[in-house]
Amino acid sequence: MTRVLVVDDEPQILRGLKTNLVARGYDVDTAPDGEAALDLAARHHPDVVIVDLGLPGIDGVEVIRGLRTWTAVPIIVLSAREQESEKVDALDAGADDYVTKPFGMGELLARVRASERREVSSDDEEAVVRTSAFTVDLVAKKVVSADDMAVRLTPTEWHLVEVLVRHPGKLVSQRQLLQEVWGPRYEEETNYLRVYMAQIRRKLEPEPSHPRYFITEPGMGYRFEPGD
Amino acid sequence: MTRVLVVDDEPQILRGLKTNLVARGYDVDTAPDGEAALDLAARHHPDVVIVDLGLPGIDGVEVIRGLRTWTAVPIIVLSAREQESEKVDALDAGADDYVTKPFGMGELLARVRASERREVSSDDEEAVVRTSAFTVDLVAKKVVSADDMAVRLTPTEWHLVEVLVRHPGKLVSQRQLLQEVWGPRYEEETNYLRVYMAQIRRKLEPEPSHPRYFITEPGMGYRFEPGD
DNA sequence: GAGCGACGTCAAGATCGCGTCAAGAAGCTA
DNA sequence: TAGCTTCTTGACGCGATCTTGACGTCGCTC
Repeated sequence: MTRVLVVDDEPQILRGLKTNLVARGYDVDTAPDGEAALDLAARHHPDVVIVDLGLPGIDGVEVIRGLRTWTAVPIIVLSAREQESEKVDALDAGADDYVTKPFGMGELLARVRASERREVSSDDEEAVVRTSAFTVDLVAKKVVSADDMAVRLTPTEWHLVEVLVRHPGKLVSQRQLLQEVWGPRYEEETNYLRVYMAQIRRKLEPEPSHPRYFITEPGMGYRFEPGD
Repeated sequence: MTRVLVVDDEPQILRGLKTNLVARGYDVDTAPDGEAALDLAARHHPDVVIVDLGLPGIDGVEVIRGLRTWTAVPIIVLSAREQESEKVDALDAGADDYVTKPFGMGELLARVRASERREVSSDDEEAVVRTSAFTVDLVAKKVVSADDMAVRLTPTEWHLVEVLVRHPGKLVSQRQLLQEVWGPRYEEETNYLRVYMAQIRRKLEPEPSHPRYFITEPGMGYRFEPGD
């Protein structure tokens, strides 16, 4: 059974989420603050963590950092409008996705399911990611289009694709992408991302002007959507 | 049963790994520091060793060196982001693989399985690779052209061909090629690769100026494409 | 509806990496 | 030691790639 840890300081939300998740067959832990969350996570090893950013005591971003020192468990962030800027920090700290309050339960559940899928897929050793338009082989460092033609990517293009594809469904922040591909001193050069994402889309997307696999999340970053 | 030795100074991680590995049917030893690790390894002869780089006392790289003086057991390294440079040292010391923290349990388990497989399958060798233009016999260390003429390769040329052909379809980085053929101190001498790849192509490619089997991936490395 | 921020697009110049050639050094064999 | 092969090293030109700045578009806010 999938175990979910929910961290929020508002009892109503905590209760509401727990009810809904249990109804869908999830095993649910709840924690009202960061300390309890880290403790529960260490003892129970949840499969997904949902954490609110505005917590008393240790704040949500710190919770994420704490978890990321030892686990890659999927983390979904809940954030209120006022915490816009913190969302990026949360992603940089290692969160996988975010949902803005007020949110629909359907949306949240969809994100949870997406996280679960991601977790299992990290298990397949072939390291081949398939979509209906192209196939990425992370070991051979090769991309093949649907009609079996090899696609040539430049080193920088490949590096960017690699980072995104290694975290399917996960929202990767601009800062993280820039840091991983160009290095720490290029964190402000969001221009690069725009230029290269355009090139990647031209080479891989069926309709480059209406991306289906390499999605922009304005103000936050980019996301690779594996589709089916 | 496969016996795994896990070395890490963080009790949480140690506990987490042990739980997961035992659940998959592994026999698990744990050690909180390098001394205990070397001692346990000597007494229990594990089939796989997982070792964290940041250890109190004897550090992870030293543990690897210590093990490698008497055993070829597969060693998987755990390293935190900050220890990037140490990863290279660890590999040079004789580690087989590494995983960066934070890691997913699925990924680690995959690596463990991969180590086991490598261990058993390393002796059965196919050893003959055929293309429509030439045949490479890895055991006899000979290359024969399509018209049954033996092709003379110099020792260095052969070594390069061997490394590429052992990883059919895979991109082999310039650094890896230089390291395997010329040694660790030559990792910057990309000149050598250009000169020798040209010679190899002159001897093996039907059209040396339009390579079909030994493909350049600019900025990244070279790839042997077996074709059909 | 005007202003603003963020993104996509384009093009041009600078830079990088590759293939090629050749010459000298080093190593091997007779 | 002579004669050969192999390896190392540097230089050059060309094409691919990266960087950079400018501009148009879209969506949001006031």
